[in-house]
Amino acid sequence: MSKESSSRSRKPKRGQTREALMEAALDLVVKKAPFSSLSLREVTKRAGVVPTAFYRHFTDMSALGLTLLDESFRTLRQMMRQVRQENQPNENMLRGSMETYFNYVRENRAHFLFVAKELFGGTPTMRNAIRREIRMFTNELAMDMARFPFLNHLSAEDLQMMAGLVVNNVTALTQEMLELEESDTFGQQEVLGTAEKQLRLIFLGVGQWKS
Amino acid sequence: MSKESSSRSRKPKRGQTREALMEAALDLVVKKAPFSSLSLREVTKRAGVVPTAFYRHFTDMSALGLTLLDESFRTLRQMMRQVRQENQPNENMLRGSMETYFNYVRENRAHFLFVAKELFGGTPTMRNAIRREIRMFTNELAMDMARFPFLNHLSAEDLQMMAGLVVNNVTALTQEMLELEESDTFGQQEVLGTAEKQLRLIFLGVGQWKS
DNA sequence: TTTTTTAGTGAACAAGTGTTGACTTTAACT
DNA sequence: AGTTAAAGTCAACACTTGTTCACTAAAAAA
Repeated sequence: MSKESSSRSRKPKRGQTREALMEAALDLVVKKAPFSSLSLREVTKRAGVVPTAFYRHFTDMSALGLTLLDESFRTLRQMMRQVRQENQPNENMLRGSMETYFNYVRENRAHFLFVAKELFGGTPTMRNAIRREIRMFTNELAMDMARFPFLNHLSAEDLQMMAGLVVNNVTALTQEMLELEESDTFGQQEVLGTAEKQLRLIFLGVGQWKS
Repeated sequence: MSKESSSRSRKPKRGQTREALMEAALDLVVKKAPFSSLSLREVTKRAGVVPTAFYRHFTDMSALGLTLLDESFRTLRQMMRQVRQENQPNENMLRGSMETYFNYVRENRAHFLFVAKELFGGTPTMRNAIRREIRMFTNELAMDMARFPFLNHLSAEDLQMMAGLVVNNVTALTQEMLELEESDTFGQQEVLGTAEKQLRLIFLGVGQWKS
């Protein structure tokens, strides 16, 4: 009973400093600069920790970055799995998928902003990791499409190219979404609307495609 | 005859330091970091000039950035005009347009890299300037499409949405292109090929579109 | 030719950067 | 309870950063 009080100059914070550092970095990315231009001291200051404490948890700023990237994509992957399970191929599949996806984007704004800014501004290592992840999504989408009865006559390359078209657009729309204010629900609805229309248009073209 | 020699500690460089600074910044963007994380001293060093000389030409690093942005888009705009003049609406219009466009991208790699990296990593001012420019392209494309006989039954919003689809994709493909090595002509051809196919697919969908 | 404007230099500043090393406190293990 | 390992602090380092000021060379204007 003598432990939980009387902490003055040294705070208890058990294993939570690591998380504090990650959250601080994410915060700074949201309201300031891309991760690549954050300084170690800046991050530790916001986390409420002395600069040298950083080294107890990460060797490097770039190590923090990769951890953040991992975190971002792990939750994103699990959401995508969910989207694919919940949406059987029917009429409002497109609308439903886009809705859950963009809801997820709104709820994880910080992570998406982080990824978007590093996609081009980051170090080569970072960029490659992100591109690899995106390529993976494209492949999975191509495989999903191959299972559709009215698409199984298409070649693997064509499917890949079509999946790429979809992913490129969703990526662009995500970025557009991220530029909007969090409170701008009207704009967000508008982006969602365009997203649905554009995907519908794409699949209209896919139906007409002759190899 | 006594002027052009005998310059020792002070170099002649008439009005060319300004250009040297811009070129230096562009160089550094290509082979190092996004513009936003370049330092004034770094740029002046590469330009072969002392740091304080910078202030004779720009008030700020961000002023340099905006100048660079202006330069990038001015030449891009004139190219787009050329593409539209040279390509009358016929069979190989898509192929032709994409070829000249991507040739231009290859020849102006530095400028495109600069823009791509600032599109998300830059300051709000920078980002807005770029997005405004892209929106302008989208509008012009929509107007071009409206002139096609088989498209004049479409609503303005639908045309806008279709143009957006095209622009989003070309942007994504441009970024993909920029990630390739300058020497990787095979990869470049491949991207060009996908670009053409994807646009063809889009226009296939456009033909089927019912408002 | 003399004068004035423009475009370069160099030294110095206050502030911020990553990283080190030697300590100290807390939590965990025996 | 005593020991050990993990996670925090503090002071100091060598460096880079943006910006100032006074000064000087060259080009342009008179």
